Amino acid sequence: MRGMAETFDRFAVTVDLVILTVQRDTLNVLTVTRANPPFQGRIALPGGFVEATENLITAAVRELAEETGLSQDVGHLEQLASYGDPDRDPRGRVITVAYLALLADPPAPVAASDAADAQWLAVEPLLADPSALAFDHHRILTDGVERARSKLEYSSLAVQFCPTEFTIAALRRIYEAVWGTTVDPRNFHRKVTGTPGFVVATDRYTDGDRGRPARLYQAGPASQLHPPLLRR
Amino acid sequence: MRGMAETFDRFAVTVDLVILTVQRDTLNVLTVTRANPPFQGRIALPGGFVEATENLITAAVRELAEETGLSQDVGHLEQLASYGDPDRDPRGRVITVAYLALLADPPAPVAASDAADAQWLAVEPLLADPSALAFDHHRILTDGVERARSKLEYSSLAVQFCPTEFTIAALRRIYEAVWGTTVDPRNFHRKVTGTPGFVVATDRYTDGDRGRPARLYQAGPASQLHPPLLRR
DNA sequence: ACAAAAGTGTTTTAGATACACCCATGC
DNA sequence: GCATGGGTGTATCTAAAACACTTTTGT
Repeated sequence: MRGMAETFDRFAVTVDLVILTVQRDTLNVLTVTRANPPFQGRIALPGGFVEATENLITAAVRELAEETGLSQDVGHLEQLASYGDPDRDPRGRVITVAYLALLADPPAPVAASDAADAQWLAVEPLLADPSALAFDHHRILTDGVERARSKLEYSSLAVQFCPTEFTIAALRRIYEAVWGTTVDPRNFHRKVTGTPGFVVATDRYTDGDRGRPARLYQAGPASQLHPPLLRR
Repeated sequence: MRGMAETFDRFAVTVDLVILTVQRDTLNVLTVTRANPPFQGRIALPGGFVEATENLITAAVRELAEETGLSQDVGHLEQLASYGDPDRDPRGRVITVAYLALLADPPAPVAASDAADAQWLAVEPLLADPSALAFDHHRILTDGVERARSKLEYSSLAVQFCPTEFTIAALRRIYEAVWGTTVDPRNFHRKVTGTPGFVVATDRYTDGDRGRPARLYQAGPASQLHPPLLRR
């Protein structure tokens, strides 16, 4: 580093990902089983080292692609927080920048270079067991889930969990799965369709499997919700 | 780093601080004039390198103390976000973890080791001029101010800008200074005193300088506001 | 016909807004 | 007295909550 005496320490920097999806009305997170020490054989959040000339967000996009085969354009990706306790990694001083990703149609996960195996796991049991994940990943997961839960209240982020076309009931099941609550279907329907730009109606309907066919909607241009949709 | 091949790059890591206060009904931020290159003579946010065995939050507390002489217990300190563009520092690759601090009674700032001068500046002109601050500090300041503005809505954080005892009108002027709006004094008074745990009344009053003396309050135990106090 | 899910209408209630008005001080 | 800011009462409006009810399909 020219023009600068070595009066500072240097750190390894990683990105870790909290990748959430909703499958069968359950909030799931992508985990990997660690192939190498430390924590060999334990499950952890996917992640990896940031390269020398790489943006933080670029590193997150790259890791997301390596783990899922998906590009940045699919779903949502935002920075969550950074974690840098001196003893958080037994190999030495590692700072990690955590990112939160929300995906609609999760592909079968691909085992990446440093992961023996990758799998979707239900969030709830992982939150209930602080030692289920390696490193400080339980705390990172906790923060990521709380961020997702609170963002559903005042943004239209929930549509990121849905495919291109979806029903209002499917969107409601997203809220119920992420929040772990029930939401009144009638009031939810009016709230969502009555908020300008949240969803836009198509002229298509579901093939009724049971009951009356539901109209299909797409994500609208609005990103903030006014007024918010608060959990109980 | 034992047991680990050098397959990763290392980065300098800094903490930068967005230290906000309200003086004379204006939102102010603490800035330093840089004593050394790069950006020598330009103003910037205070900050410094994280040490080898130091927590991120510990580094932020240390820098806050160096710049203001204040301890962590005074006011509020929270992580804001991390910034790591490869070219954000001309000296080389530096990742910074930004923290947001809110202070009540700002001391005269102390010039720290790497700062020729430290001073409180009004936030508004700095936000309006993207090149006013060195590095990517304009973006960090923008993010910090927006975080503070939005947190006033759903938390009781505004009391962190007030001394131990304060009037409801003083608290209202905090909201007006941070948001840059006006708030109806009558409705604000009832909203604040009617939210359990937001503020607790004392039996003391201001010496009337003009008008009727105002009751003095202290910060209450509540941290979240239900329902929120939304800006217009 | 019946069950099931979609979608609408209506009543009730909570909270925000607007503003008239009274209170307690300095001058 | 008057000006100034603190504080209360009240009417109105907006939106959320609760839930009865109608619509449209499969079986």
